Order: sequence, then C-alpha cells, then structure tokens
Amino acid sequence: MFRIIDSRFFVISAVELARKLLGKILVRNINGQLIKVKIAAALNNRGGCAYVYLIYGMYYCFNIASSIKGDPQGVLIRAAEPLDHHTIPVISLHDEKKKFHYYTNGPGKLCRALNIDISLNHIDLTTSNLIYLEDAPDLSQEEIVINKRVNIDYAGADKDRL
DNA sequence: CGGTGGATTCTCT
DNA sequence: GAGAATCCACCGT
Repeated sequence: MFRIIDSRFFVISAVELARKLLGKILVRNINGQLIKVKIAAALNNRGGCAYVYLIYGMYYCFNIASSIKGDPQGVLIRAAEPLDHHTIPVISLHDEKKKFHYYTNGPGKLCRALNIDISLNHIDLTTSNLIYLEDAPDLSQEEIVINKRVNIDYAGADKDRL
C-alpha cells in the first residue's frame, strides 16, 4: 500500500473524512520500529484543531484534522486493529507486573500502544516520518456501521450521542 | 496564583 | 457502579 501524501485527502468535512479513514492504515514509527494499525472506529469530533489531546492527565486522544484552515474540524480516532502482531504489549500503568496485551479498542489505549504523546501534536501526517497514513481501499457503504461510541457505558446520558 | 474539571481507563466492591 | 490516577488549560480571585 502507498502512503497518503496528498494533503487534499484531508480537505473534506470531518464526517466525510471519518468515513474515508476507516480501513486505512495508520503507521507509527518509533525509533525505526514500524507499528501499523488499521483504523476501525472514528468519531466526528466537534470543533478544535489540535491533533493530540492529553486527557485526565493520563491518556491521549489522537485526532486527525480535516477541512481547511479557518474551518477547524477533526476526526477522533477511537479504535484500531493491530496488524503486525495480534496484540501490542503495553505494560499496565497501574501494575507494572501485569503485562496486559492491550488492544487498541479505546482512544487512550490506542495512543498508549502507539506511543502517541504531546510531541506529535500539530504534526503533519503527509510529511512526517514518525506517523502517517497508508492508503487502502475505501470500505463499502455496507461495511461501515454508524453506531454509538465504543466502551462508554460510563458516559451516562452522553452515551447515546454519536 | 490556586482551584477545578475533562474527549479515559483500571481496579476493587 | 464508584473511585482513583494525574496533567494542564482555563477561570476566578
């Protein structure tokens, strides 16, 4: 698959971009070690133009901005499927003895697995060697299921929002 | 300049 | 189901 280097790919609405990102390959380069994951869940994000947010002091959320300058939109990547290995081992923050084989099924866990931190904020996905996207066939309409956010039974009234 | 809360996740009850 | 872990942007004083 080829890397996406055409910035026009992102010059669309966040809703469209979220749909196109599904199935694409997110590549993270950590000191030469490539980790590839397939984007499996994205979320239309409301406003904001940052790429990486620190949340609750412990976890990061990885966003991909869309549209054009002056019209801030973005897509929050909520989950992905590891490709290189079945799982990406990440040591538990709470108990280092427990080596959880974390899946990337949540925004915070996704960023932990890929070593995404604030240093990637404002990075350009079309020019950076640290993290970028590889092209992949768009999923068919039938394969895209618009559903509620994953793993959010804690969210109360907000969980019914898309 | 101190207080507060948030786009999360894990652990224990 | 609730609390904790833990950083910083933002707000009020």
